[in-house]
Amino acid sequence: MSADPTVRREIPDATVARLPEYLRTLTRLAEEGVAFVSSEELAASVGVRSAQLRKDLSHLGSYGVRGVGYEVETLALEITRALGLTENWPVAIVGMGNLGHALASYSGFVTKGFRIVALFDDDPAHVGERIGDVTIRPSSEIEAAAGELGITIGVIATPAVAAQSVCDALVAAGVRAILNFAPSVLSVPPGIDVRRVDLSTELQILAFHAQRKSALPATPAAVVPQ
Amino acid sequence: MSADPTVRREIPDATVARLPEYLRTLTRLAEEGVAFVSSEELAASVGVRSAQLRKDLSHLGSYGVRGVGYEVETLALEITRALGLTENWPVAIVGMGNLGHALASYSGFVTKGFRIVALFDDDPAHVGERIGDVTIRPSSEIEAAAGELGITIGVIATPAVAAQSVCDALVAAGVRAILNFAPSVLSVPPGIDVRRVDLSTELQILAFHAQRKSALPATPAAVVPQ
DNA sequence: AGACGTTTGTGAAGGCATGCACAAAGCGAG
DNA sequence: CTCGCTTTGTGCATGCCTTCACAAACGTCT
Repeated sequence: MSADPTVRREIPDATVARLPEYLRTLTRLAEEGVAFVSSEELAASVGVRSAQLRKDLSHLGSYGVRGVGYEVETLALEITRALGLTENWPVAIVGMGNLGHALASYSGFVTKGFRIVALFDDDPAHVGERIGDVTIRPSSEIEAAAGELGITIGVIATPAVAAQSVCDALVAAGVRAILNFAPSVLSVPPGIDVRRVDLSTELQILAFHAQRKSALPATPAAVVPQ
Repeated sequence: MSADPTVRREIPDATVARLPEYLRTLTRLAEEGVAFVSSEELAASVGVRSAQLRKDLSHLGSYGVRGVGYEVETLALEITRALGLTENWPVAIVGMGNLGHALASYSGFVTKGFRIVALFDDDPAHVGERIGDVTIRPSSEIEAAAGELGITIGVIATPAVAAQSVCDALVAAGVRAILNFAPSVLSVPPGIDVRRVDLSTELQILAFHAQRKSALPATPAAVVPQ
């Protein structure tokens, strides 16, 4: 439709949230040697409706072939491009407790598109330790080091009380996007993007549904088909 | 409105996802000795609009006092009840790599309402190890042990390839709700609730927004107010 | 070349969530 | 008791997301 393929129309947030899922599945298919995939097949693998998948992909452009499907490699490349994963984003992790260590060495975390270039912690027991080829530094160096390394994405894995000051330091260093694992709401200046992942929140949502089901054992109609 | 206060009307998913946030903030306020809070104040602390907060809370019943606000303790108790956290849900974690260890010892994970009663891993190097007062067992014992302990919530922190078989074992043991940290889509029988938390997905969503911003540096109108 | 079956891309409809605006309800002052 | 101020609870409108349904496009087979 659009004459300029680099034109980036507004991609809905809901779609953006699903693109990584599509990308992961496409990558797996590529490794398995699959060359083409239909929206029906891909949607089934990911667990969404095929109509939704097609609408999502239509926001990126027209990369499918009617009557055939999508070329796996091409589509994966286009999603990679749409998500901005052609660049290699430098990431910093602050807070090297159990979770921070897990994140730093989590293989899935270091996917294509990211590389961990700095680790910070205030505990003297951790400072100086090396994980991979990165040495843990004290938090006081965040502003200088993160700025120097050009870090745009920061991960906060500290206790809740430290989260806000760490956040402020990251922002001061020029970080524009923050992934927050601490159970606290961060206040940031406009233009800074924060996503929060909270483990106990997820558990509590599950508990709600579990309780809901066990509280209604005498409603056979409540059993969802499919 | 309703004569029976135990009647549980349909609570929208979007509301359920925010309730843990409200509960956390209320708990903090209670510790600080705050007795009453208005929807405006509470909403500001959590980062939502006050109208949304009031609408969310209205699904639980009418626990506010007009002209005054909400009693912190009462509201916290009601949200606790709505989420089903008055019971103490037994939780099992499967996969004791870096992430599993972090989860098992993560203080925020063992919030009120949950207790970790079983840990599983197939790596002989981990089996037998004790974390807190729970000993790591081999995955082959999932079905027997989880059934015996009455576990309803399972956490999967294994590599992607093992996730589906672990999931099957958990379901066979009677687990009804699963929190999946593995980067794979689980297929489960109807009635089983699965939530997926994916670290690289979150990073990729952040990357999209970061790239979007740096790609449009010449649009001052794009800066969002507030 | 033409007809047929398949699959995409998308307009339109329906459903859900958010935000607005106000009436109802409580408290305190006088 | 009454008046006025404050804050809740909620009908209504708006916008976003999902789902449906179908025309357009492509490959293939005769």
